Amino acid sequence: MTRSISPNDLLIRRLQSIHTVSKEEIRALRDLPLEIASLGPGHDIVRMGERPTQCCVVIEGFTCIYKLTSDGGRQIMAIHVPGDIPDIQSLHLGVMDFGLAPISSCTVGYIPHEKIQQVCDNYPRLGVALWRETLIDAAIYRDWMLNIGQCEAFGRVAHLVCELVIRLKAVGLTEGDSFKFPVTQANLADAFGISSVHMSRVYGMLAQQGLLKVTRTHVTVLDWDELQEAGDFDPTYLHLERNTPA
Amino acid sequence: MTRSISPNDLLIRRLQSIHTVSKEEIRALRDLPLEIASLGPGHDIVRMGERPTQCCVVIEGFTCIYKLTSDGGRQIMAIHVPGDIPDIQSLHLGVMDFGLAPISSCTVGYIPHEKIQQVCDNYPRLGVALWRETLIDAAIYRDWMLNIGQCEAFGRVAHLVCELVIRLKAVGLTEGDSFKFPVTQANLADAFGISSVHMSRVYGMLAQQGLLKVTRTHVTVLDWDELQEAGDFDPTYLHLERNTPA
DNA sequence: ACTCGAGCTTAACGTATGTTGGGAGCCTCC
DNA sequence: GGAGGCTCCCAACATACGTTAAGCTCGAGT
Repeated sequence: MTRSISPNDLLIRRLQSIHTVSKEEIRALRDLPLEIASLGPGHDIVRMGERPTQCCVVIEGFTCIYKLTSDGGRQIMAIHVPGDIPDIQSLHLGVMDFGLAPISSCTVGYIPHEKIQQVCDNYPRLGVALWRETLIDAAIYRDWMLNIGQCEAFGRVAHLVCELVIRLKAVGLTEGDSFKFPVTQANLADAFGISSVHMSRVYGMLAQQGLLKVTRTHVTVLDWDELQEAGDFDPTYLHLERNTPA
Repeated sequence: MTRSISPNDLLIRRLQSIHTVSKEEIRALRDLPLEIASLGPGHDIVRMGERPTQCCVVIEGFTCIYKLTSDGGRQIMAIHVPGDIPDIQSLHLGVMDFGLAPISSCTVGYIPHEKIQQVCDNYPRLGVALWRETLIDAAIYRDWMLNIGQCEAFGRVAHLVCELVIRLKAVGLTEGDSFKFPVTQANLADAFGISSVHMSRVYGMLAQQGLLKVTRTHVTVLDWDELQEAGDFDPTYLHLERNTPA
């Protein structure tokens, strides 16, 4: 268990992992007011079509971005780890074109748009860091699309696990070769564009081939090299400035 | 045939379609130096892994963003129309995590990063417009992912045609219900994550059901309502400020 | 006008994945 | 400590799509 980290520290860690941040800028970030909230899955954070006036920072647990088709299909297009600002785009795109929801019980912090805007005005380099953050979100979308469009389900799952390991390491939230991941297979199926039945099949195959061990709450990587190979994984697209902190 | 439009005007039209642009800002955009180049398909504009020092504006024809899997699969994840800046992210993400290539013969204009940076510094609202542009790129990725992950090939194709019509209208490049689109089915197949054989099947179905007419060089929409229905299309995600100019 | 090649179409057959349905494990709340 | 409800798992069957391979069309070049 990681000892108590201030919510703002996670955000700072995240930005540090993709951009240089000065002492003064760190102070400005630490002063951002965060209104904390605890949420369970099934309770949307922001809904499609809304016009939010604040952004949300993930503090604990996992959230996701999703869209629905008119006939009930749901595609999850991004999974967020602590430190991420999932709806930072709302700063400059008025209307939400997607929904944001927890996929595990989680706590988030809200920051009013105006406060973020002030920080951008006073510290232009932080503005650039946030712009860069949105560009990396897009880079992750691109990779996810390659995954969904060109790879079989087996590889898609391997790929996501690789990505999560790297991103969690960047904010110091892995526990050796495993990490907490209390996400149901039905949710994951929606992320990979497959059925939950097939999701179960694939998890079974990954376990059988000794790449992964999965429980309801944790994922453990058993063979990192093989997993990367299977997932055709190359972390360039994450645009991290440096690697793991610990 | 549209009468000669200055290359910069297309860029201006595009930015106007997503953001308010003042007279003075228009002047600044018009003064941007564009180094024009003509390219045929198969000749990359920027390659994965490179660190460009300039951005490219599409002036005529179509370009695309793509990524490759290690076993030779290619996923096209975005198609650009005149006025777009396909690699604007390179302003703040040093390394390219994707390739950029023409998918028809086309002409593009290059602008050095430093010139764009100057414009952003001198006209902060233009900086915001460009940020917004990158956010809309991401919104398009999201929609494309929903499409690929949750819809059948038939709907995917219908959806893209709808999207292209709207985006081309926004820069004034449709001809009634049809538009020039000299893109091979093999390329389109890579965009939809299907085989070229299946691409042909789907085009056939769309024509047979009277939604679309396709030639090697042009696409004609025969039934806009049905096409939107089939493609589950809602243009919100394009975040256009107003609709068609003409 | 003929050739040639790239792109398109069609058919036959194989497979990854979807769907339905049933049953087993495991929390949670009386 | 049952009862009910989520999850997960498994089996049987259905299908959209991939693969291969063969013709066909059309436009470019001579």
